[in-house]
Amino acid sequence: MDEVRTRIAPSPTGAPHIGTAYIALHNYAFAKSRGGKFLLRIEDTDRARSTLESEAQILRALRWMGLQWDEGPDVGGPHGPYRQSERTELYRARTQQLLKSGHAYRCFCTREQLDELRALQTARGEPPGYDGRCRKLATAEADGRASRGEEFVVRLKMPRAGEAYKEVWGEDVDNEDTTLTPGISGFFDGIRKEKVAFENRGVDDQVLLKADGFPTYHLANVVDDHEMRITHVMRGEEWISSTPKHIRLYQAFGWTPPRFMHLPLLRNSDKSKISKRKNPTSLSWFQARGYCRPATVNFLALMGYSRADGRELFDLGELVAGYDAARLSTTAPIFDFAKLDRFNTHYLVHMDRVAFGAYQEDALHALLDYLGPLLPLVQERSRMRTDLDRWTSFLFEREPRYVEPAFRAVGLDAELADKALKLVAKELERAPVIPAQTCREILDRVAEKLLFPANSLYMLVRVAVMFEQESLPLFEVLEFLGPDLVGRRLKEAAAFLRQRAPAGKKE
RNA sequence: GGCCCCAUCGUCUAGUGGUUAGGACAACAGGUUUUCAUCCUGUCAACAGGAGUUCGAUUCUCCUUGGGGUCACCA
Repeated sequence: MDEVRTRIAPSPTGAPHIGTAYIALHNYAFAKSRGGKFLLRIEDTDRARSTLESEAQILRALRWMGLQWDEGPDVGGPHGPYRQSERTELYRARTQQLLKSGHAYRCFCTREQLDELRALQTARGEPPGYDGRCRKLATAEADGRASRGEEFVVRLKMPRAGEAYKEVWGEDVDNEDTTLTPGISGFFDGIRKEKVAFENRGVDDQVLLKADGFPTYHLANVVDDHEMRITHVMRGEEWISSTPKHIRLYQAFGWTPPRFMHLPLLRNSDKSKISKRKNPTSLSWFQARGYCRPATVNFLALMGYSRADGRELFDLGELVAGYDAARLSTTAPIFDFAKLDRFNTHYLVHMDRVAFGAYQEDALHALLDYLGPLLPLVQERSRMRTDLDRWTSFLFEREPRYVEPAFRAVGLDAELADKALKLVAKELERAPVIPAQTCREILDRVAEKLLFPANSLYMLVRVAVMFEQESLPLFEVLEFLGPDLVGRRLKEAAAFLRQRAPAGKKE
């Protein structure tokens, strides 16, 4: 049998995500348990959001997990480059190939036209989706418009409703039925152990090549997985609904698709897909908070997976040794900090002295690294080394520890404070990023509008975010936390005040 | 809303037609520890609902309900 090859393909658009680590862990364990290769590929085709800094952080975080890739941007390999931004020529050539074979076409629709179309469809209660109007364009006309410099994207021709075509179910498993079914496409999911079928009419013509010449995820991912000889794609179940497009692409190229396995998504405690708005998701945060490697790996390995022998405590090597993809579950697990904390306690208490020393050192480095721009502000108010914790502990508090006196000191009655917090939250929501200076302007504006003394509003927000009157400079901290976390704290504070407001005032 | 995925204690899960439905975390109650933590013992706690298949359904089928994902020139 062919060598098993899996990959993790993070997009370097932010902090290393806990979900990436989770998916990576399974890909690694699966490949290694079968004596195969595990690769790392950087999917940086989003020019606007990808950064080298994020890429470096992600690699560092995955290495911290103990994962080692056989091929990747930093270690090289026979199928490189492993950074998609360095493979653009390849995608362009592949796009030409599809254009020539008639599997793809140029689309000259502007964003405005597409927005209009979507608005119209929504208004009419139709499902939104590209209507394929440029599909009818004659090749000669399209070539002409393109050579005249008109901007265009390239779209994949999906089979139309009822149109008969050769169905592809992905790798044939256990003699799965592969008969032709006109109008239906689908794939075999290795975790659900079932065919997942879609009607063609619900799948529109996906963009493959953007106007900037960069490929979309769909194209790059298919081309690279094929070029890099990936045999098994283990990814989040958020990808299930676009898999028919991917299958269609493999088919258009005449390639055999890899085996797909869609892992259940990690969830917030309200069961929504895990997000930084509701949960810490940055691996850097976990390290800085002091979660040790074995606990993190062990706990993550228990999400959606269990061992046949029922053991819950095991290390990465043991996970790999006995890994069985058939034991992956289909239900999405809620990320439970209480259990993670328990695991951390267990590993910390039981590790030997040398390891404990190394852990402390590692965690301190991670903390200092995580603090970054906040560190000088801590230094300004440092009398002792341990003051570090005093000023930064609020960052690692998962639940706010509000106390009434701190709010009372603000000098505003609860009702007004509640109103102010909500207004600030709303204003902040409009800004995708909030530099310190902008924060100040926003707060000043709100204060003026509500006829509040600016200082009172500052203190109110300060306590809402950092719990205490004595704390780091407000605006820098707001910038550091970002709109998601700040918004969350403001709402939590408002809820706290509402709950504490004198009952029976009116109603 | 269309399409798709999912459904066992509060949480993570075992279970693949016959079990007192098992374990772990949390919670609670004890014990060990001069105290605290660790550690140990115990208690509470679940098959979403309804049909069907079957001698027998947590397990198989269908429906309902609930939850989630996805419908971008982001991945």
